[in-house]
Amino acid sequence: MPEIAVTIDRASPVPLYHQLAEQLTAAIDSGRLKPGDPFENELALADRLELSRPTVRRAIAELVGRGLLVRRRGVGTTVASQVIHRRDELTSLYDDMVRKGQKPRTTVVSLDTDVVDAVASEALGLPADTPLVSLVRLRSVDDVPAALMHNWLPPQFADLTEGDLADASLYAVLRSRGAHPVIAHQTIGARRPTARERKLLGLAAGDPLLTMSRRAYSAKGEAVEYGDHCYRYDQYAFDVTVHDR
Amino acid sequence: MPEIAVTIDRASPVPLYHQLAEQLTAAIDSGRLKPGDPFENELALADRLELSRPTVRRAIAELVGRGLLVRRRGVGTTVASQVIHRRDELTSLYDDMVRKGQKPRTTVVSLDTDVVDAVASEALGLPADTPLVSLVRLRSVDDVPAALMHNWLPPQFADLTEGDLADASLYAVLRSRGAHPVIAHQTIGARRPTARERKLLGLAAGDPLLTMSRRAYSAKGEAVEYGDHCYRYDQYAFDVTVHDR
DNA sequence: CTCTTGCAAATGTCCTAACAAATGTTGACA
DNA sequence: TGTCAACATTTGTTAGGACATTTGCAAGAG
Repeated sequence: MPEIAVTIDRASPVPLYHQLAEQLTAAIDSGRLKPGDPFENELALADRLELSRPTVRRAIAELVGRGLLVRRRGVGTTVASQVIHRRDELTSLYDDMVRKGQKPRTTVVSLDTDVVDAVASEALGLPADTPLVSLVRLRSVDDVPAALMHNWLPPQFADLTEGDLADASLYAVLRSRGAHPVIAHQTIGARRPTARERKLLGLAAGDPLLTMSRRAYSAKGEAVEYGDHCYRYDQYAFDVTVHDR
Repeated sequence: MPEIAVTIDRASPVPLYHQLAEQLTAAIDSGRLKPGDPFENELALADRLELSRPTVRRAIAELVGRGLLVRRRGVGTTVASQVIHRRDELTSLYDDMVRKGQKPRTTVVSLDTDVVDAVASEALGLPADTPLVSLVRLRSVDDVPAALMHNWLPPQFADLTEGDLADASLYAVLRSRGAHPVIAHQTIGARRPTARERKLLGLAAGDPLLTMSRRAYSAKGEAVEYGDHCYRYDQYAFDVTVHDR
């Protein structure tokens, strides 16, 4: 049983259990702890690091929740197998491209306030005649158009300018103004493009469109954003990891 | 602030925190606690039920994790809005249709053993020349073709017959034979259909295709299934709920 | 040699206790 | 009247202990 080197900084504002969890995660991700390895038991770990058992347990629970560790009563804790090492998450080809170093460019096609849209209002849980902010952006990668994104925001964002959206992502802007989307419901589908979409995205005749509509909510349950996005089928795909209880 | 009636049975083998969590969940689901309602604070709840604060906290944490409650330091805990009441999950229009009482019909188009497919083998983590089971099914709803599903299974399922697949779902069959998929990685995209797909799904010229490929793994990390599915864009869509941490 | 019992080790549950940090409110003071 | 500091409230973190439950293994009984 390998002893993982862990340094705890009690002066840090980061909770001890989280510091521990982070370093244990790193130990597994880096391969210092391999799948199947027995994990140092709670008591020994608490003793060695001079932490209380609840604190150690909480850190371990965090990793168990993410599927990195498996606990069995009476037996011990072991490092889980590799493929399970991902939590439910949804990423897109776009995220992957950014990670790979390609730099997407986003241009604002239109930004209007006081737009009335019954569907969007309904999605945002607002009266149908609420004046909304309508934002249309085009995203390109290496000068190839990849996505056409139409977003609707509640009226408190009526003072947004194109400049605000030049550099930052929409979510970063929303967050900086106190709107924190914490949950989103997305629907992914496909359809034929409209003539306008075909033109903006540079699609050939018969090319399909990948679509995603999203409703994002704050922790308080207030709708923060409604979006209707179209993607070039050859530029985008969605990756989803699903757990089965 | 409504006092929720809770009865705790200390003689039960069910942990106290779980008993409490269950009853609080029921209170919310049944509507006795409505979204936005302030939630009895931890200390009061612990006092009233004669439980320790950690126990109460653990129960509340369970509901917070499921998105039923929202905690804010210095403010209190409130019942989350209705829309948040769902955990990360991925459903499809198909599931919705079943739930609404429509009954889809699945027919086996082909079932072959000893099929060699490099892509599928790679996805299953097997040598490229492994003889796989290739299964193609067509799913219809009200006699309208909706999905064409191509699945590859590892060789231990070579004795599967069409009869096995007549009534049960593929996952039910896999499970009954000891293969328990617990995690799956899915990729959702769109593309133009091939001539064969167009014919089988009854697509018009220019109709797009919604696609989903899936790799499913057992708890031990062994690949259980690889699937390549095509859906009619007007019959299917994927709903995904994403949390942001 | 096999089965059972008992023990040790590990995680699971539950408690008391204290202090820290964030938030909204209230009241004093300019 | 307006502003800011102190305070009460509530959740967040950490500690330390006691006992329960499960599991694997080894020693002893048959």
